[in-house]
Amino acid sequence: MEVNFTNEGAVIFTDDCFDLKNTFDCGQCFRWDMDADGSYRGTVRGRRAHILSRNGCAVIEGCGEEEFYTVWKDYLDLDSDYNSIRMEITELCPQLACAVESIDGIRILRQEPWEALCSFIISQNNNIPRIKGIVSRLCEGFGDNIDGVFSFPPPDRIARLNEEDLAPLRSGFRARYIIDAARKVFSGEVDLDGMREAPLNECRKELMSIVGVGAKVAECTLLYGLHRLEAFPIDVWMKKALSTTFSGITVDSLGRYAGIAQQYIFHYSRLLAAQGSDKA
DNA sequence: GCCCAGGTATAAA
DNA sequence: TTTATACATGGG
Repeated sequence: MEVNFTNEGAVIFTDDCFDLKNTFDCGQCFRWDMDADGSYRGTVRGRRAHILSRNGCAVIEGCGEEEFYTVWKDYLDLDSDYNSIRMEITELCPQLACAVESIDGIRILRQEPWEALCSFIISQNNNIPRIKGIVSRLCEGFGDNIDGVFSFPPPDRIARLNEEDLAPLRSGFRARYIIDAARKVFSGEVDLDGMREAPLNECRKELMSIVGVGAKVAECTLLYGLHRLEAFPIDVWMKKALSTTFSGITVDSLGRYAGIAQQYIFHYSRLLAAQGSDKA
């Protein structure tokens, strides 16, 4: 990974495994939007950013060294070598080669745990445009406004609210789930920070004590919010894709990068489904 | 209008 | 333990 800082203040780094669309539009995050020119604007940790792709490099506009090293290097997980990870997944499970090759440049972002938990509660039985709308209204309604940039509202702030207060979000039946999650996180009953190290099964159990958090939301929280890349070895929802497309693969065979493998499997199964419907 | 959204709680088999 | 339904909303 090479990083350069131009005199415009923009940061440029090269990495042959960072595709903006595949990373920001794969359904792992909900506060990034594509511009007409293919660049992405997003809000991370109360900070706006504009990232574009140029000559095989990613450019973070107006980002200086300090900001890069304190925020973006971590958030974009730039210390991880995703090409090695792809290779390891393929070696562990050669049947997945086609899935791994079906999409490139996905990085698993290091989102904040509470934001991930809350976002994936909202995501259930919902579509991405609408999820983004609800998250956006949540931030604008209850986050801090710092020079026009809205932070993601912390759990203690949501914990004090009731369902009626969240009505403007138009989040439907999920409002009570959001409030229950906020109260359990605020009280410490659910210890998100502790989940960086705790055994996965304990984390799962704790997360699923929240009303409206099932297996899927728990795994998404662990993978995207706590960067537990070994999460998602679940039979629960991957079972379908695995049995229809990859018969014989056991979840254990996916190894310590099960969560990332799951991304490839998901993308590939959607790709096959789309091709199937084209023919029909 | 109608179907669906990378789900979950709840009530029956 | 598995299988069916409702759930609030709004995008396509």
